[in-house]
Amino acid sequence: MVRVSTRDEILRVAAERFAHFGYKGTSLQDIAAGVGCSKATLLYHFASKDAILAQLVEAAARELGELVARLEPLDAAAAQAAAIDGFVDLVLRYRREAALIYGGIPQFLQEPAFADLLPLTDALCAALAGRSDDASACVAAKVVLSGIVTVVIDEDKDPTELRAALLGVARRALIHPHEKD
Amino acid sequence: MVRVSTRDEILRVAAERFAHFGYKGTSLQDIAAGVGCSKATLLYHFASKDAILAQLVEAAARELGELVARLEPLDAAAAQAAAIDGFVDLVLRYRREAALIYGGIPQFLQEPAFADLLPLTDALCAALAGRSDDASACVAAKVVLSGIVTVVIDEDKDPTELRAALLGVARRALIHPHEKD
DNA sequence: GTCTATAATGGGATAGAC
DNA sequence: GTCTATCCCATTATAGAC
Repeated sequence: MVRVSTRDEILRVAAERFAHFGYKGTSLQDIAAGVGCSKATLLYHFASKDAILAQLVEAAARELGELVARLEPLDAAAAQAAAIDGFVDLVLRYRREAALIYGGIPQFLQEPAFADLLPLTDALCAALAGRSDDASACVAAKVVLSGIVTVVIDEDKDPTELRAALLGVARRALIHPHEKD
Repeated sequence: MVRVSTRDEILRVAAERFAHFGYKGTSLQDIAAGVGCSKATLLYHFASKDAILAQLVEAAARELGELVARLEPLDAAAAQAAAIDGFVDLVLRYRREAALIYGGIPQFLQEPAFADLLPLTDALCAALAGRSDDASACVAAKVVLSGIVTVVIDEDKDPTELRAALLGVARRALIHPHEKD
């Protein structure tokens, strides 16, 4: 893990910068400076700036799709519990990439390359809401979803402790025994 | 409210675009097109693009400061309850502006003009966490804070219903009778 | 107050040497 | 694979007419 290829370095630096400053807020200059190479080298390894973003999102998006597929056959309560666990796990493994898929950066979700992500995040949100069409449950699911994604970018706590904290807040926010007052 | 000045129109359109596409993702062209004027007109009313942003943030930031000041003399439990109510109220009145202050757009918080905002969001976060230095409580507060700010941008529900939903999820996530397992 | 025209800068991307 | 040099375009901002 110590010796990595230039290509991997580019992805690492780009993920970090994109998560912190946004896609538009990060220039190829910035990434190249972080990597220690020229802009031209970036564009030797990737066809375009968009291609770097697409590469970053790809693996995370695929796993999100797998998670959503796993939830489908479950009943509402089981799907909700599995969605919380699976989502927290996924976000912790793709901290910076997660922010690009769903992290207060709604603009990218409207671009064609990300069109297939919208149904996935919607499905995850529905599962987190316990498949309820209650407006309050949907809002809570969205708060948890976007909140967790945003928080993990900068949080550098011990992963085990962080996971426990995220699972705790998600469960408290989403699973409530009495329907509501 | 129907007939507004060009200046107010600029602020309205800019807030909308900034919230949706980010500061860097919004050009003066975009704003001018939305307003129905030229770029030069924008820069007649405001000294720069930054000045538009600063104007948008100003009122919301001032009220955030007032909220934090009101929390200070309270004990932990009362401050937490007041922070939840005050924060939800504030965010609902400054939906789009809130995203600029604290909405997955951490880059602006590092700019000089926003330096005084960091202590305020930190203080609010501490109050939401019940002034506990428990890592889990701090994480929960951050999740609720960033989650709510992100969600209200696009949510066009009935404000009363939305407020109830936000208060509900915030209280469940943050106020838990038994410390934790 | 609003416009057109025009700097001046920085962005993404390409060409070609090494 | 990596670089320097360059191109083209979008962007912010200014100048000056109306």
